[in-house]
Amino acid sequence: MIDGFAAGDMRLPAYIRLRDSLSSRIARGEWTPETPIPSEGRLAREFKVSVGTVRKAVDGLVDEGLLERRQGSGTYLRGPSFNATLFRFFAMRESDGSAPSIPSSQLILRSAVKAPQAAAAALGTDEVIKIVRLRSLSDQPVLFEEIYIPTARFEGFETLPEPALGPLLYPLYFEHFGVLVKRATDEVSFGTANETVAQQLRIQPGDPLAIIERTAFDIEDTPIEWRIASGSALGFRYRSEIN
Amino acid sequence: MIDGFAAGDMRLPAYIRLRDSLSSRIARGEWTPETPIPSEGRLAREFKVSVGTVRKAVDGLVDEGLLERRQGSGTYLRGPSFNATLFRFFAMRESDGSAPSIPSSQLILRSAVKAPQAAAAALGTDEVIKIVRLRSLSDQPVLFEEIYIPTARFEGFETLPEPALGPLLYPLYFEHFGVLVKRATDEVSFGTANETVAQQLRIQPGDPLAIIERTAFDIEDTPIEWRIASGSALGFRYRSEIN
DNA sequence: TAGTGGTCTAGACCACCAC
DNA sequence: TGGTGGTCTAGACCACTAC
Repeated sequence: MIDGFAAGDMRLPAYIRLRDSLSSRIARGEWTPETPIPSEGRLAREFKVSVGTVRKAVDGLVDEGLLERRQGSGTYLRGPSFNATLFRFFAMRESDGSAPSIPSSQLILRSAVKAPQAAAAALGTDEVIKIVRLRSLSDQPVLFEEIYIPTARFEGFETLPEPALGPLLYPLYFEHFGVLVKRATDEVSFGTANETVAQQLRIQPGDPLAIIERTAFDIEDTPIEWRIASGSALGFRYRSEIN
Repeated sequence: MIDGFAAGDMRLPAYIRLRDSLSSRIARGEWTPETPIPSEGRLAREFKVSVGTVRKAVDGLVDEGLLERRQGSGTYLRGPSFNATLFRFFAMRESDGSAPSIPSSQLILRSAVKAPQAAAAALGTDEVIKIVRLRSLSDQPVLFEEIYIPTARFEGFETLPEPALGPLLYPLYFEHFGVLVKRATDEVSFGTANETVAQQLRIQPGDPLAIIERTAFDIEDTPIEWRIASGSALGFRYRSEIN
């Protein structure tokens, strides 16, 4: 009855069905990070399972980073959380500790286009919106980014007022389009600057470049963004944890 | 009584104390990956807690990747598990699909030395054993590695018979020294080849290099290895998951 | 068939938070 | 003070493995 719980494959354990059921309610945007989801006791009664089973279901979503427990208060949706800014991979040229290094973002282009091959392959469609921007640190250009998002999921993105496009896109995706980035994969490689990139980054064509290609996925593991970012290979440093 | 369980901070929940207690028994090398740890029922009786509490403690260690449950059989220690070879980030030159590309490892040096600054900083000591090796794919040198491990934790490493040093070091650390690598951090950067590296990799001095610096940690989060690996930046591709 | 982990229940009491 | 999540219990039955 309740939202796919009884509709799911009944051979699956109850806590799995409940977890998936909650997960799709989240994906559908039923809750916001401000209001708690129903309490464990309420869910237990609603789904006719014990509280322990609800806990196990919720535990799974907490582990995935989708939900957040607050003792005494409730369980809440976690907004776009992971620190995804590509910025931190490029050392600030001015590491003398003097300048506060204010990061900024300059929008160069935003329009509906046919996706290039790599973006189309990652996103599974070639109807995309392309965003090009230049990111700087205290007026020094550091990172040149091309971003592709599927038009179908971001209807009306091109006509968003420009000031709304801050440097952080993931919160914007969430608030305006209900798209929650849950995970991403990065691929770091090496290349050389072409005319365009060199001009933007104020380096010479042929200079060494660090390239990061990222595919971002939403809650349901659908790819929702592909981007390619380039910066000078000098001073580049990419950190990664392996478990 | 039992191994720090009752000795731990009694304000902590039982399942935390039990988890830490099991964790230190693992660190002490009490169990091997072949024999199961005591069953949940046995642990419950031994520690005078309910089975549910034991499950929660064990769950924590399973999540950390230390233990592995096998239904119907028991719960076992997981050996060094993560796919740690830096190899996979460098494209095989012969990607024509013909040659099976047999990886090999050539030991160049192994001796006790004073650690260079970066290694000493990561390991917290400068008494280390240095291992230098060249890794190849079908006789093409691909990766030049310098590895530093603290002498204190690897007593007698220098005198290990050379055939024992296979291409995979982490299983060796575990079997000969009881050191289990649980996690690691990688830092990717780009540079240019010096004379030595260029000669080993059969490239030109000044050619672009991809550099990976890795610090590996054991169960108790003590750094136990620092390594720096270099390969040609051409064809280099570092993949990483972000959650 | 005996023993193991996997699921699930129906409670209890506690710590914490908001009102 | 009432409701929330956090811990813990003492069982039950099931699925699976090893012998």
